[in-house]
Amino acid sequence: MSGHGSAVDMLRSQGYRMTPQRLSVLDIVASQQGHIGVDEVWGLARQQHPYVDLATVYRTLQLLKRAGVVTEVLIGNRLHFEMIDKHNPHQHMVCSSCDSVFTLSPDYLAGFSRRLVEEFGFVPDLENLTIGGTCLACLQSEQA
Amino acid sequence: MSGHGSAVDMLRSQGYRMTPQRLSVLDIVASQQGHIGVDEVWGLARQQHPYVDLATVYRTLQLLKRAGVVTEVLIGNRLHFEMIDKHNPHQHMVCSSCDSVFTLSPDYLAGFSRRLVEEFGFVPDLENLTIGGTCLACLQSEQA
DNA sequence: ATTATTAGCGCAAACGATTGCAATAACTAG
DNA sequence: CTAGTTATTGCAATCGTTTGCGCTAATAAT
Repeated sequence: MSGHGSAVDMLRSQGYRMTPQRLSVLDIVASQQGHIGVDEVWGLARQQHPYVDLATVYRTLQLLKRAGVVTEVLIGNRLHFEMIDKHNPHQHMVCSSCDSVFTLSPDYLAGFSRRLVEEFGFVPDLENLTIGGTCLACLQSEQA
Repeated sequence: MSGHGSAVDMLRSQGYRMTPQRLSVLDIVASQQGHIGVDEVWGLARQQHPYVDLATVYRTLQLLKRAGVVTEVLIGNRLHFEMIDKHNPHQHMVCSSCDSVFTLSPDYLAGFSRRLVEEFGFVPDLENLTIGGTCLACLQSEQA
C-alpha cells in the first residue's frame, strides 16, 4: 500500500465496490511517481492476478478519474494516468514532436481559471488540462 | 469558392498536389461558419464525388491542420475542424457534460503563452488548444 | 501531347479505447 | 452465516481514427 487508503475509503463510501482488480489498478498507479500508460498498468496488473481484462483496466482508470483520484494525460495517441496529489498540483505540457512531458505550476493558470468562472460561469478542468506545443529541444533541432 | 484561394496556392507552392478530393474537403470546411465534424465533411464530400474514402477525408484534414489552414477541436469523442481566420483568432472551451462549444478571445491566454515561451522555451499550440470543463447551464442543472 | 516521376488514392486491416451483455462476485440485510 | 441484489467482470463486438499497400492520377520535363 502506498498511502492511498483514503481514496479506497472515499470510493467505497460513494458506493463503489472495491474489487481486487480495482485495488490492483489503484495500487499500481499510486506506486508510480509520475504518469503511467494504460499498457503498463495492464501489464503490472496481470502479474498480480491470473487474468485482468484490458477493458476493466480502462473502466477502472476512468472511474478513478471521475472520482478525482487520478488525472489523465494524453501523450502521443496514448492515455496516461497519474495520482492526484493535493500537495503538489500541476498541469502538463506535452511536446507534440517528441512526446516529452513537462509539469507546470498551477500558478500559471490560476488567474485565467478565475476569469473563466467569473466571466463565463465556465469551470475549467485544469486537473486534466494538457497544453500541447513544441519544446525547446525540438524547436532548436527543427531549425536545421 | 469561399475566399480560400490563397490557401490553395499556399499548399500548392509547398509541393502538395491539389486533388479534387482535397479541394472538396477544403471547400466544405471553408464554407462552414464554425467547426464541422468529420462525418459531416465526408457526407458533403460524397455528394460532390462518386466516391471519396473516409481515410482520405481524415488524411486531408490532418494535412490542412499541419499546414496551419484549419484547427482541430475534440468535441466528445469526435474530431471537428474549423478554418483558421487570422482576423478572428480564438480558443475553444468545450463542456464535457453537454458538448457545448464556446469561443474565447486569445487575449485570455496571451500572457500565459508568453510566459511559457520565455520561461521554458515551450511554444504552446494555442490554435489547437481546447479547454475542457463544465459550462454554466450544466453546473446549474447539476446541483439538483 | 507524351512520358516519367511520385504523391495521393481507395481499400482493408489495424490502432487505442469504449460498450453491450450474460455470468460472476461484492456488498447488504436478515 | 446465508441468501438476495446488483455492480462489476471477462469477453467480444464496435467505436472513431490511423496506417500499409498496390494502383491511379497530378504534376514536371520533354
